[in-house]
Amino acid sequence: MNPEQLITQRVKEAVESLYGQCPEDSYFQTQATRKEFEGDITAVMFPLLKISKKSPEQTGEEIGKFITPRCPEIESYNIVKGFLNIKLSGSYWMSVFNKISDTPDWGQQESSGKRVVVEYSSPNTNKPLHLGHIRNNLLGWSVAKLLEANGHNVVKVNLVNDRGIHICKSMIAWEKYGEGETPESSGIKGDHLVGKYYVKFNSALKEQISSLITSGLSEEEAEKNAPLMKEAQEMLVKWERGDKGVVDLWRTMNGWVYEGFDITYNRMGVSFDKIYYESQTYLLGKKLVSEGLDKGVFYKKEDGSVWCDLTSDGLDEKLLLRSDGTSVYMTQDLGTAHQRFEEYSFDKHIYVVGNEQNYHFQVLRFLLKKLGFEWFDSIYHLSYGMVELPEGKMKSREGTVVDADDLIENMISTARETSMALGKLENMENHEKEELYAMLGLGALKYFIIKVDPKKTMLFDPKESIDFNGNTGPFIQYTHTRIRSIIRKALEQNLTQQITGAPLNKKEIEIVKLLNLFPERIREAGREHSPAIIANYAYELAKEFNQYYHEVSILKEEDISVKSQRLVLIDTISAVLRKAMGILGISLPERM
RNA sequence: GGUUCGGUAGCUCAGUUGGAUAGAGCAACAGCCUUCUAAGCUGUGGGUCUUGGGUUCGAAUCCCAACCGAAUCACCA
Repeated sequence: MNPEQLITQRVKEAVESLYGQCPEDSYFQTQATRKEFEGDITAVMFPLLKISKKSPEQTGEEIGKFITPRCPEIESYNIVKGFLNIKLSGSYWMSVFNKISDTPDWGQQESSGKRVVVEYSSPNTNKPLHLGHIRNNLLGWSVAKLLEANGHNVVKVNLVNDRGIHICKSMIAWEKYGEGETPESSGIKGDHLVGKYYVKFNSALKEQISSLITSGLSEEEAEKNAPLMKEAQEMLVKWERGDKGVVDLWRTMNGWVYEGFDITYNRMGVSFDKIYYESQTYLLGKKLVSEGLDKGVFYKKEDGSVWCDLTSDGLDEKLLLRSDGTSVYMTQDLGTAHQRFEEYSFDKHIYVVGNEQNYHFQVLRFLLKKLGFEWFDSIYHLSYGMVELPEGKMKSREGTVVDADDLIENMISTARETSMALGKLENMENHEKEELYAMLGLGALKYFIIKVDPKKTMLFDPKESIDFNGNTGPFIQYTHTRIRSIIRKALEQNLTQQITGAPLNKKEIEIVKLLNLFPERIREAGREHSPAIIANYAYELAKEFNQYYHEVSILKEEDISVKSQRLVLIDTISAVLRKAMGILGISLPERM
């Protein structure tokens, strides 16, 4: 039982006994006592006044007087206004500390037996990953880890958008201007090479359009009639027909992209249990649409296109099949959702997708519901906000996109420079140093992105974000390393780690309280699908440790029983930090 | 215009089921390395929680309205 539950229980007994009533749970409110006041847990008296029919102070006094002698865990109480502050005994906190340090993998929840599918990343194969994808990937990965910490059985999947007009654009440009260039021949990473031709296509197209406009066409007509655009469309038709030349080129170029993506995924430390390709799923869903037509939940317009009327649900009409019978994005997503359910019979399916698709997922739920799938409610859109730069939004046309690979390399070099300026790590092998710089650079990036509430639009200032002081990943990494260093030295000196029952000081009790909150934070973060809660918790704990570190000595402590016990405490902190940072996907170096 | 989301210190962000005097970091200023790692710690200054109503003993938090900002409302994905 946690401290708040304990106090709630006691106050409840007191109310029953003193006032002869047992009101519902909402009357009993507790919270952690604010630092300015004496005590650990505060019971709020206001809701109870109706029952006690007395002043807040008097009620608090009566309840405090009643429970203190009957409850060995309570040391003392005091009342400020309507708040009954209860101080729990040192031995109570000692028992809490004991329980935490005795529990292996503190914070990990019991197996729920539930299966959760997390879809994230979902890149297009016509250009490299950028900052927005980084937020997606980091969020997806850490949400998956978070759900695992909550005891769920998690399947991470990636749905790669590997077909469509945008891919054809890169292919056309490569055929026309590429002169057989490959990643090997050019030394350019595969995804960047393909992205280069995508850009090339767009600039060439722009020229064609503007010359058509000067020759008298309207903008709309010019866009439609530009030869390059027509070629791309023809290529898409050929691809759908299975034209060998086109399909071969498509395979080759996508292969380059995947090689490039693999490097980036690896660098970010994310992976998938299964990868789906739209080229294999884009025809799914048609069957569901025709079933929907039979059931009468969808309808056909005169031109043959199929729609669903969602106006009674406050939405618009939604297209499901084009007049030529081909499918659209929504058709496919209906199909893949159905396929995934058949495959995994998930209890929950989380889609990590940007908030520009909020409407899409709202519609998807309604459609699944209308089709009669009871699991429609199990799909959850984890919607995250855009990442903006100081100059404003990222726009590929204006070249203001922050490339994922560049950004990662930048973070790592900054870590390298900072470390060298601090003059640490002199007796470390070169490859060890490089490994460490990567951990720190990535740690800074990951923490910076994950600590922000996913649904908020966030600002990423490349200059200021690469800061390793204060509320940052490297701060927590550093804190953890400090602890490991002390533990290492303790081992060298053959010191024992043991809870000896030496009285905990005020700071130590603070730390125990915080450690005790960890499981609740994990559950809360799981409910909210928000690793940001874990990130902020880890910072709070690291900060507490740093203060503690400056307040007391550990290895130099003379009282052996105090020393042994402090070692247990900091070892426990380091275990919790490790667990928390594991959820965030941030590695912790042993030395730095 | 409809829908969804956001607005908290100069900047970036926390803020638990509504609770006590709203918190961190950055930036600024002043201290602390002969010490278990100074990527750290301590202190100072900085707020009409966008605005106006309402509910309540009590509102940054819940409700309504307005204002500002974002996304979306394609036979694109």
